[in-house]
Amino acid sequence: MPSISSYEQLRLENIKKNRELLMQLGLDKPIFEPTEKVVKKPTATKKRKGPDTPTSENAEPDTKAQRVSPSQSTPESGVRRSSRNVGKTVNYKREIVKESPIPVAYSSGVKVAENEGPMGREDGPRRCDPKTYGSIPGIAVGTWWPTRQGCSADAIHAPWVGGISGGKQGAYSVALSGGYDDDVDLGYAFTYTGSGGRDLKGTKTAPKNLRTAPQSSDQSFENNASFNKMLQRSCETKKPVRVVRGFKCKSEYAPSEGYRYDGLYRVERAWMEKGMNAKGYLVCKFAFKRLPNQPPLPVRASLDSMGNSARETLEEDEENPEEVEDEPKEE
DNA sequence: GGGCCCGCAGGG
DNA sequence: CCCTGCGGGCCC
Repeated sequence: MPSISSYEQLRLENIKKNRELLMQLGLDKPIFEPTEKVVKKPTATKKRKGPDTPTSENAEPDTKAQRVSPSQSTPESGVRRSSRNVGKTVNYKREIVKESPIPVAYSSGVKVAENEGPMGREDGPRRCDPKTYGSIPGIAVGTWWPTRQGCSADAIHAPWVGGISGGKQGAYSVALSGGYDDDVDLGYAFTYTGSGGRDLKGTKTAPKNLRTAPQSSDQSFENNASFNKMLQRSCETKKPVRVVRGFKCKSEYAPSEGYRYDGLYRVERAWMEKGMNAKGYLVCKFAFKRLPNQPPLPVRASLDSMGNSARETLEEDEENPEEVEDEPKEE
């Protein structure tokens, strides 16, 4: 058999290019190399900058009601879990980042102080309008939901299925669910693939009843309900975009279960490239960068079987005071 | 595990 | 109304 498939080859090429672009965009975080051995530097395990004041509200005009009442987050046995996760064994000890106030995930039946954090509702009426730019009052960065329905109920990301939600001035929110193999997630920056170019087939009796399908044509910034155009607009308007990471996202920044609100990002670039599909159809790509003055991202221990903890020198505080980055005022 | 069906929210 | 869409459950 060939030493490396063409698919894998393209994937590596795309990943390399995407990562280089992210670096050009000023990413100053350690880079996770999934395909190469992690060179462990003699890490100074000591943490500089101990007290990290958690009062960094994320550049939000209205900071009251930021607290999520913890009394609601004691579900114990009352929380329904999707059957997919039943019986799944997850070692949460490996995922906990002590420095982070954000939970990486909850576990069914396992809920300890270390991974406890804000938890959203699973359903119910909306209290806020998801069609807004920027943060949602009362929903802290790091809030976690078992399913996408909860993200929608709490107005963080409205669609139950779609990855992009937006309006005339750009996207309100996106969901990272690992649907594209060549997306690069560096935590504080990532590349994202647009939607469209899929032929939503179905069965003969129920045509178009599928929600996803393989790529069958080029994506574009114009067609496809203009989801991609929304993100292109975000790149122009620089409106903040809410980002949700899902468990399917193959990233050390993704929760192992459910979906987590990871705060506000900004679209820095929009371009097209050959995507990860057999025919080499073009896809729309976007580079996101996280806005400063937000709680640090949780990082789970490296998932590779070699046991490389690829992440030692994480916490060096970034947030250079330049660019105070208030979200552009809502017009 | 994979296939299929399903409801839903949103934008035009 | 029409269409889409990085879900989720159920059945096999």
